[in-house]
Formats: sequence, C-alpha cells, structure tokens
Amino acid sequence: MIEHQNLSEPIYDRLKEMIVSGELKPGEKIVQEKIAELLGVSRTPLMKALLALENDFLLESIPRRGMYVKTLNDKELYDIYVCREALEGMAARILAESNDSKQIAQLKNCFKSFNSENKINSNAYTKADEAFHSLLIKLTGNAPLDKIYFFGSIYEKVINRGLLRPPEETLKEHHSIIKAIEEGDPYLAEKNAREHIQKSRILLLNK
Amino acid sequence: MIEHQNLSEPIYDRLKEMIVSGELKPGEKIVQEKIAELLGVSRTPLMKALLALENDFLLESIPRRGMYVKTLNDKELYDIYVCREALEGMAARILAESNDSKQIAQLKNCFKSFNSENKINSNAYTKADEAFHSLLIKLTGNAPLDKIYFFGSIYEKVINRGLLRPPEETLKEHHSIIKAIEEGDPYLAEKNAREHIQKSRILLLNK
DNA sequence: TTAATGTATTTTGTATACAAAATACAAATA
DNA sequence: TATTTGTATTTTGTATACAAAATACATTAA
Repeated sequence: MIEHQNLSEPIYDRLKEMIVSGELKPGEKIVQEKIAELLGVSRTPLMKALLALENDFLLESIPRRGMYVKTLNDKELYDIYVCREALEGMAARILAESNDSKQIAQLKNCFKSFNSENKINSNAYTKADEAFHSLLIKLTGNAPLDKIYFFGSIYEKVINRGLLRPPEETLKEHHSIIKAIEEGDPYLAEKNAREHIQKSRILLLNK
Repeated sequence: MIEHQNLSEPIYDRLKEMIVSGELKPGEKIVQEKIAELLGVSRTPLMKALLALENDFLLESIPRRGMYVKTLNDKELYDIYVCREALEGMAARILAESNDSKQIAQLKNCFKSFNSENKINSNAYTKADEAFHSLLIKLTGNAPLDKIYFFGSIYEKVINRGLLRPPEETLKEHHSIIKAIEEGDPYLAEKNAREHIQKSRILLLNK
C-alpha cells in the first residue's frame, strides 16, 4: 500500500489522540516497530510524526534509547502556565487593540450556551474553555505566536487530572476578558487574561 | 561509514549555520539528495534535521513540493518581536522575583567589556546582545519557555539586515533591565524588558 | 509565435535492509 | 546468594530501494 499522501499527518493526529486520551500512558516507551505495525505504516513516516510530537512536548526523546510519553511533573505544568500567562495576556492585548466586532462575537460564541443555564455541564464547558483559549491566540493572526502555543495539546492531559477550578468561577473571568477586549482596553484585557491564568497557576502549587 | 551517533544533531547545527550565514539563501529550495550528498549523509538523518529546522521557523515545508529556506517578511518579523516582548518580559519578571546574585552577575557579565569603552565594536556587541537575551530566558529554568523561545536562531538573520538601533542606545536599556532585576522589582523588570523589545519592534514597522 | 500536450527526468514520500547500540538473560565466578 | 561476564535478542540509527507526484522540456497543434 504505497500511496503518496502525507501519512505523517494522520499518524501525528492519531498518536496525539492516543497520548491525550491516555491510551498511551505517561512514561510509556514508544517502540517504533510496534506502533508502526499497529498503525499499518513503516517507521519512516512514523518517525516524522514522533519528532513533531516531541516538539509539542508530548513525547520525550532519549538519544539511542527511544521516545517516551512525556510525564508532566508539577514544575513543568506550572512552567507551562507561566508561558500561557505571558502569551495569552499579549494575545488579549492585541485583540483589544484591534477591537474587531466580528472577533468579539466569535469569542462570545464560545460560551453562549452557558450564559442562561443554571447548571453547567462540566464536560461541555471544558471543551468551550479549550476552544476559547485557543481562539484567543488564533485571532491575533500572529503565526509565530500560534506556532509556539502548543499548550492546547497538553490541556486535556491537565484536565484529566480534574478541573482546576469550578466553571462558575472561570466563566466570569472569561467574560471579563472579552469585555475588556470589547471596550478596547488593551491594558485591562491583558491584566484580566493574565490574572485568569495566574489563579489556576497558583492552585497548581498547592497540589 | 555507518557509525551510530546522532548524525541529525550535527546536520541540524550545520544547516542552521548555513541558513543564518546566508550560505543557503532565503527562498532557496532544499533539494534533499543534494544536501545529503554535500554533507555526506543519507536522506534519513537529514530529514530529521530538516523537520527540526522547520520547527525553528528557519525552513518552510510545502507538502509534496519540498522544504524552502524561510523568507521572513516584515509582518512575521514584527510578530516574532511581539512574542519576544511577552516572553522576555515574563522572564525578566521571574528573574527579578528570585533575585539571585549569581544570575545577576552572569547577566552583567554579558556587557562587561562595553562598560568602560568609548567606542563599541558592533560585531562583538551583536554577539553580546544575543547572549544576553538568550541568557534571560535560560536563567528562568523554565523548560517550556526555553523550548518555545527559538527566536535566537532568527536573530542573526535579522541583524544581517543591519542593526535596528545603535549599541549606545540599547546598552542603557540592557542595564536598566538588569538593574530592575537586581533591585528585585518584578514589575519594573518586566516593563523595561518589554519596552526594550517594543522600541525595536516599532522600528520594524517603518522599514 | 504561443499554447497545449505528452514524455523524460527529477524529487519527494514511503518501505525495507542492515549495522551498531542497548537490553535481556543465562552462565560463570566470587 | 549476589555479582559479574558473555551471548542472544531487541531496537534504534542510518542507508538504500522504489513508487508516485512534481517538474522540465521537447514536440505538436493552433
């Protein structure tokens, strides 16, 4: 079955899913031949996908030893939140500066189903949360920013440990970020976005 | 010559140098077989290096067409400076928080040879500048931050267009960043670091 | 002359083959 | 028994082989 598309891409997607879902457990070794056979491909395109996943912080490579599913310790998780704070803060600032009503509508749309409800479905909210934070970055139109913001992949892994804070609490904060963007207040937008991440970050310390 | 070390790493280093130095020109296509032969290796380890370089924003891949040396347009360069502003600002804040005299000494050391001199060697200063900004990130001990901060590789490419601002001007700013860190003032350290990048960023707009 | 078409060549994407390092495990030694 | 040593097996790193897509180029038709 030699059919020249980009095999690496579907492999990458599949493996990412397997890692995030826990099908491949943290610390587990990726034995290339086994995974290749499992996915029905050769080691060559698999290797490409593995390298991409390493760059996403989902795999860890020890030269001459192999690739392992990354186990995020508390320090690393904390450090990722530090990066998120800086990057999402900047993203919020940029969006507030451009103050685009279409963009604001998109941001609002993430949480529209939760506004009127009294009881928030935790699973649906987690998805919305992820979409919102990812959208915040995407809407800036800053390609390098989007490239380095690989934390989305890790997000689900974090969530699997249990939501850090109740939706009722974070929903307010999300809206305050959007509101500052809508008011065209870059300083406040950045401040709100940063404080939002910071609150979760601090919780990670006492875990 | 089959000798199992990590060929990919030296290949990566060599290619990075060739790109940064301009031996490989922006927009130039990387013909795998040619480069492989030039470096005396096969396409397999070369491919690994190419993928890493793509992740560093130094190469651009068009599926089924090939890899090309990235041509940074003004918008992308500007966007990179936006990221730098966020990340280096955060780094300066962190260093100010920990307020470690050893770290501060290291930072000062970057510019020690320029303090007493009246005429600054532009070439040496460029190297010092690069070392300083890279060190700022490294000293935080934040691995994800260091991983996403690939801009150092691009730095020289930018500089090749000509220094954005005279050393006399930026040297002061560098010292003001260090000073704020030394005084343990996270807010000021972040502010100074950000303004430092911002000033260069704004210049990029009028180019 | 210009545009279109078909063929040859080049180049990428993938699979496979093989060498050397790493690992597992059994036998030998203390 | 615990530790070392040697051998077999596994697995990675690299090279090569080959198919299909992309490109170059010449030939033909308008």
